[in-house]
Amino acid sequence: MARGKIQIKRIENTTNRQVTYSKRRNGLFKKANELTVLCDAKVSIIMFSSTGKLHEYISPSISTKQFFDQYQMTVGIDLWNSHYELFLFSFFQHMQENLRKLKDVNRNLRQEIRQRMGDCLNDLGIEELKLLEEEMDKASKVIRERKYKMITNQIDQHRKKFNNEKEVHNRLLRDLDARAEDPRYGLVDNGEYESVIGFSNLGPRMFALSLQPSHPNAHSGGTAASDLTTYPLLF
Amino acid sequence: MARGKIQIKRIENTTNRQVTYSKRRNGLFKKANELTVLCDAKVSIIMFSSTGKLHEYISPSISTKQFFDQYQMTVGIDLWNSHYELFLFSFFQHMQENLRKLKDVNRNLRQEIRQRMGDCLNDLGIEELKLLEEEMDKASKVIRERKYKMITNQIDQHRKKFNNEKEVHNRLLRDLDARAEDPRYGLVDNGEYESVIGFSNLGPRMFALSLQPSHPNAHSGGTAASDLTTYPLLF
DNA sequence: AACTATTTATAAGA
DNA sequence: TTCTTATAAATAGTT
Repeated sequence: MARGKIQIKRIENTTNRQVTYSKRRNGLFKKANELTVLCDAKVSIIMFSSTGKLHEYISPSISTKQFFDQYQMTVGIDLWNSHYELFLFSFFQHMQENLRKLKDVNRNLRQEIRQRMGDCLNDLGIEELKLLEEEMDKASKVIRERKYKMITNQIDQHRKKFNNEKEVHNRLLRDLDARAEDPRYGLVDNGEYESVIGFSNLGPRMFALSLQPSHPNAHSGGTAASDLTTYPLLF
Repeated sequence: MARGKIQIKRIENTTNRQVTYSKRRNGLFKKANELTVLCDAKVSIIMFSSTGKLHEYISPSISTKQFFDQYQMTVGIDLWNSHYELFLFSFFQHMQENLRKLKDVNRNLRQEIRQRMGDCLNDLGIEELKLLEEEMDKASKVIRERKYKMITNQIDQHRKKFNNEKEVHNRLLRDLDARAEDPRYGLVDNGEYESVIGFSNLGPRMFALSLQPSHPNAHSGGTAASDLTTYPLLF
């Protein structure tokens, strides 16, 4: 990487190879140490040169004790007795057994979901099918009720919002009327004012509603006001 | 090493630390791989991030087991040195990670089943409810169809069986008629014979059907013949 | 080992 | 996460 680019392939010259090994090994260990410090990581590097020489690096932060502490925390067994290997072995087996069981359970759960989605019904007898059908119907009912409840709530909210806006609008109108009758302000045609305000208050809002991308049919007829109240029904 | 020099000390910002860990890990592994190729070396790197995540590199030319065998041969019998521990530790973490993930998946699957049974619907938004409802309806339909198909099959089977029995019965009757008319046998009242055979052929079978423990209502009225044909409908 | 022209890695920002 | 890029760091070839 200096004085010329090199191909990443085995260096045939033995001397060169060993020199490079030595240089790059230092580089690697330096990087490993930086990583340890910068990122609070634990790194272990073991390497053998082509001549079989061993070199290793290990983060100062990790120790034998830490490893066994963690193990102890997990299994709650004193590792520092003469049977630690046996314990390790049984612990691993225990873990693997757990993994296997969990996978089994998962498979069964997936199967059940598939059946509840109408797949893989071949395995079911007629009694099981009957039971499943009943459960599905019961659940469907609950889900439908829940949906309708949510929809009703949304309708209520929208209606309240609308009434609120209407009230604000009316108040504004009254204010304007008052001003128009106030001799300190110039004489203005009330009707015109009203129509302009009405448009700017309701028009854009209606437009925004009708533009909601997931409800392209939300604006299919009716007045602006009725659109506002029926809109939630289209969810 | 870029856009400004940094101090080699723990990066306090968690996000930065993790980004740096990821980048430098890649760098380290790349260097390790180059070293492997250039110098015909064997390198093993095991590292844990500050969050305990495991990453490892091992030269393609060697398996983990070979590597540790070689390591063992080189350093002697002491398997419980830091690197072997680190290796075991990493194995642990792998397993624990797997267990954790499986448990997560498990929880999600159970949650989904509960929702499909009409429980725990509070977490769902209205769109999700709609989707679920649609799926449920679709699945219900499939399940119902499957059920009806099974019922129809059973009816067919029973009907075939019944017709078969009837034929056997009739053949027996014919045989008896033939015998009765055969002068080698004594003269017997045909009608009486018929009724006895009819009873012993059909009666016990009907009784057996009515006794099937899982279908206590299967025999609630009707003649024996009509019972036989309508029976599957009561599943 | 030391040197240094170059390549490579990467910190910060997008 | 991925890309970009200015800059720091690593290093190939040489002494």
